[in-house]
Amino acid sequence: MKTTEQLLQHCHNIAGLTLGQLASQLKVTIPADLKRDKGWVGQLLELALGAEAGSQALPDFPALGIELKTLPIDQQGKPLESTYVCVAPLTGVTSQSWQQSWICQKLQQVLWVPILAERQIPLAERIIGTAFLWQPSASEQLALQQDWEELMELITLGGIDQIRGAHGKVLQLRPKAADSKALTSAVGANGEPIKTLPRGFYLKASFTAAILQRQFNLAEQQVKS
DNA sequence: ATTTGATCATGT
DNA sequence: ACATGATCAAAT
Repeated sequence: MKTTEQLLQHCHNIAGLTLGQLASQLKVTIPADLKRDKGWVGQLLELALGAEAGSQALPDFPALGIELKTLPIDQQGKPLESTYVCVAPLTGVTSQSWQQSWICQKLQQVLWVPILAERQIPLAERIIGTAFLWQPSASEQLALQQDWEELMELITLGGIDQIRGAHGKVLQLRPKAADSKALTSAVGANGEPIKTLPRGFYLKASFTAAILQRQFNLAEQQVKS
């Protein structure tokens, strides 16, 4: 994939297809459900659109600085889930600024691919929506930064075990691990090294709902003009 | 163990 | 009904 234009054109070409149709074109086998293949939809779209980064800590399209995210929605266009962004660093990040953080860099340009994915719809029949490119507005950027600074302060001051999913307004910190027994290094209440459950940053569904709404309004205006 | 891709499933 | 906490797979 060479340019953003080509990437968006490619998205346009697959919009409206079912996941079954796309998988069949790519000769990918379709799991019965996502219980044991939670990342299958994301990986299918990476393959379809030519994302290169694999499981490296890089944007999906490094040359374009674009991150690809599928977003499960219902028929009203509302997100069905929060959106995972990246792992939260729990050590060695005192005095890192929001602008320097991996999460900020990842969110500078996101290619959202909505998928009509209500649980009652069989996986193969779920429909790919119209993808769009998003860059955070000034107010979105500020909201993210404020939540991030608050969460990072708690992490660096040893308050990680007080943080729960409900903490942030738009950004939340939740477990991101194989199971509840996984351990990674962090900072304890007295500054001592401790082991705790690995966490990740997630965008709350209300935040991605607002992004979708804005895009919907924009698309509507373009149709009318 | 860690990062990527996320959704599952239970508690509230 | 919804969000939080728990979990699954592959690549490295």
